[in-house]
Amino acid sequence: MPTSTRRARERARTRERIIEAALHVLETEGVGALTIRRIATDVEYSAPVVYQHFANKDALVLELVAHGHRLMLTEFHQAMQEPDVDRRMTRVASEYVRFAGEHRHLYQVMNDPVVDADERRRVVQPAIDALQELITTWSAAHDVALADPDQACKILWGTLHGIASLGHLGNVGNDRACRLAEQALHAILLGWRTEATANEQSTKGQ
Amino acid sequence: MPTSTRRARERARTRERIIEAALHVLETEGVGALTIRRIATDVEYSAPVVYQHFANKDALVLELVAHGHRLMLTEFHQAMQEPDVDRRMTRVASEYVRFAGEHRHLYQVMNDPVVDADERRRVVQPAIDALQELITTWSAAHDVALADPDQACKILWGTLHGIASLGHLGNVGNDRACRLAEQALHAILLGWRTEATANEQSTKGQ
DNA sequence: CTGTGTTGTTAACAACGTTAGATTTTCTAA
DNA sequence: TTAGAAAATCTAACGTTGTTAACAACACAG
Repeated sequence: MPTSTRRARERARTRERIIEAALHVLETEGVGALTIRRIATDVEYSAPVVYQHFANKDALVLELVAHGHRLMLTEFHQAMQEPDVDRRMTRVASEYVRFAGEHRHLYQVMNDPVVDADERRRVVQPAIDALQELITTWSAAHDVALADPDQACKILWGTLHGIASLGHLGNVGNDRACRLAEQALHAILLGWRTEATANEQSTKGQ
Repeated sequence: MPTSTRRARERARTRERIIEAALHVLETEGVGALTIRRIATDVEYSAPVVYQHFANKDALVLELVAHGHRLMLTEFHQAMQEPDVDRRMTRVASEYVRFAGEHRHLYQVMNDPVVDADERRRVVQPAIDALQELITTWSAAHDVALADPDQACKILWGTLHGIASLGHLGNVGNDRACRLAEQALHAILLGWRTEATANEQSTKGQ
């Protein structure tokens, strides 16, 4: 039955084309233009064929979200090339905000509260893990014992998202937002370092 | 013409009732349930009367956003009672995240990118100004010369929003998010202080 | 009491997500 | 090669959304 495998391949290909079309519409015209009929006509099908590949619109959108996070993660890996730990952190922070600015609408749906919380946590996890690991090596490099590394990661992640949102909400331009992220990161890391040395001093003193 | 003033009063009252109803639906059932027809039936009118008071749904939603920010500002003023500057900052940070958790859906639409950027900036400004002033008195109290106070304000605002979103996106519980916000704030302020003292040392040294 | 606005309702429009049924196309098997 | 099964696809429709037009009911001024 070689025909069935070909059919499966074609099926998968159409599914992929739908995702690509949806992604293109989203990125170029925003979430408001992302409708089932629009996507279908873009791939030269009628609307119902979309439902042969996705249970509903939310499922398709979730795929876009997952794609977005994979994309962001590759850009992270790019920034991870930097050998110096501090510069690496700075670049990741800057890269996060730059990504949010470059893919405005994609980033928006990536952090839209309407997509299921569990599903979103699932697709974000790899990026979170990358940041977590980066923080660990940073703290090791500077002899900083973080009280709660997981908490530190959440703080950094939240901060980056918040400053990226600042750019999104139109309060500030994107390159400006990148610099803000770097500044924020710098301040937080400096704060953690001084706190650590203060603890060290006090334990040495007793 | 006393009748015309009474009519105007009644008109204003219905407008207010519409806003109240919309707010109630939003807070109790989320943004998905916020439809014109639902609001209209809740105030015992037919749908089109809403359009006698608001140009369209966006205008009504904008009113909710403005209301939300006024509400948040009053909670800020509550927290501002605290005499100690550092504790005041901590309380404001915690209060911000607490508000976001207590009024999930309202906060969500308050920071929804679909509402017009200019309009949103307008309604957020008072709260931003309050934070700006708080930062100024803090920096004065600690002899910390912020390089760019406006930038510092944006960083703090963004950080708070980001960590509040963390709670929103289901990554973390709300009370946990409050503590995260306090930790983040603490780290940033500590970072700024040590940076300032470092600058002071270097200028003294030369 | 009679006309004149204001206020409200009903009915409808286009667009949305989504489903059912019919139809065409594609493959299998005799 | 062709009859029947299966898969793929389309058209048509449903219910809901925001929004508008046309009309009815009411309050008020002369």
